[in-house]
Amino acid sequence: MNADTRSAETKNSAPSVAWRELRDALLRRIHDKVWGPGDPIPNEADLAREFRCARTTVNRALQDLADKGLVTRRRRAGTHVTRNPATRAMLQIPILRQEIEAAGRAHRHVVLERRIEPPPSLIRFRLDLSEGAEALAVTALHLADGRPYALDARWINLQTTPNARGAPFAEISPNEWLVQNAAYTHGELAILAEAADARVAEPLGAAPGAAILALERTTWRDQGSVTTTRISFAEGYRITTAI
Amino acid sequence: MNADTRSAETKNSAPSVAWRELRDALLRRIHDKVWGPGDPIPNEADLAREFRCARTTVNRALQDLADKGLVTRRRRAGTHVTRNPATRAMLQIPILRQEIEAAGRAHRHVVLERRIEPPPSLIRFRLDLSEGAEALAVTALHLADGRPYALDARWINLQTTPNARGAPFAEISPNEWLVQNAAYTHGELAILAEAADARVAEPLGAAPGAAILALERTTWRDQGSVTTTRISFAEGYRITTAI
DNA sequence: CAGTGGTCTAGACCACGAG
DNA sequence: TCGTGGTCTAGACCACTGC
Repeated sequence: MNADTRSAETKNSAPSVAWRELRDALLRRIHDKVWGPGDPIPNEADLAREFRCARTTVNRALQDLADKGLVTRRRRAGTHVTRNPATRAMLQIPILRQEIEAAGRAHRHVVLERRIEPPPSLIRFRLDLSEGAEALAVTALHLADGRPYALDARWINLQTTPNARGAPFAEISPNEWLVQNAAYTHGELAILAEAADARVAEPLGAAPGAAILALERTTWRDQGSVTTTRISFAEGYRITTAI
Repeated sequence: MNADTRSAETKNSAPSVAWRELRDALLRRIHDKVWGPGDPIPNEADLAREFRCARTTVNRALQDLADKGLVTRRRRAGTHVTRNPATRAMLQIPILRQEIEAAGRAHRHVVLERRIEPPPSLIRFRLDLSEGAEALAVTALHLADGRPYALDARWINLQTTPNARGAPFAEISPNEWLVQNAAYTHGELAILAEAADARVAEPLGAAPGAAILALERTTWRDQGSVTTTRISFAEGYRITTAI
């Protein structure tokens, strides 16, 4: 991108990075319906000529728009403005201790239960365990400034993570211990609302039947399952993010 | 990246793209604790020499790991393995019609309420409206195969989106109309659990007090607010994603 | 101040897939 | 089949920031 174009873009408080300026310029054309929904966008070579920059720079700008779902790119077919772009939000789910401390509150956790036994069939299925295999069940309550914050009810696969057997969960929460000692390669995450039953309501200090936000997460290291957990948050908890 | 390295990487079913192969190779070293939590990673130039590829390729691989939160990069300080990586999940929230139809179900929506009036102070604050300014309130129920799916209770800023006044919401849902006619530049998203009150429970066919998953979203076009909405889903709804 | 990552370029080859 | 985006390279300049 040449100097003239750059300064012109910079006037509009655009970041002084060519590919971002270009992305914002293209974005403006989409917003202003210069290129309407479903319309094709000029190819990279043409845009590079128009904006007097390298094709690589155009590629980077368009890739960014494609990552955000605003344009759709296919070889040979070219780039088109997406008709009904979905909202995309990046959720960041830190370990509970860091989330609490980042809010300026004191974190503490208490292990409510810890036993080794064959898990119920639902958990056995989730962890892909053979019948009769034992797993480690740990339930921990996390507190912020002494008040219940979240309940972590978890099963750990002892075949893939045998070290969990002797892990000092009284000192380091299962949530944090696993992040540090059992990195995963992939997994699944679900967000849901549940009516608090006694096992959840009591430790969280909520009324039975209260609406509780919960996260279910199952993680895998290559072919073997690591852990499956359900984190139930205290009433009023919200997950928020910028979009 | 030279041919020898590439074929060696490809054996492990790695994608046949140099920067992905490199990323996976680096990731393997992190998982295997060759570079432990907090440790520094060699600089880009050194890695480029070791893997016999251009520094640009190394940069791309490391950028990807940084985007995923697995490494932290700072000029001069270099690249380090993140100590407690947060889980990052990309949520994709399509318009309700597409979400329902993608599940192979028939979509229909019904407008339950539509009026223009000064909004309550909470909404007025969210939309940054002056006192006494009017806004458009629309409530629509979305159905999948005839069964309640989600309730969209929304306020639209008529100053920034005057066209909404005459929009044919009976034919195209407010959810979809806004995506097509009022693109936003930024906004906020919240995920929460709510106990269903009568206004939500009745149309959704849920028992009063049932635990309901809800999304709150407020969007802006440059400096002006566009709309704020709360989408309450039928009981049992889950947001799921791969991590 | 000096080393690191961030960015940009010009050119090249190639995989994909729409026509 | 052949235009398009995807990727890679070698080299360069620069912004940032820890030392």
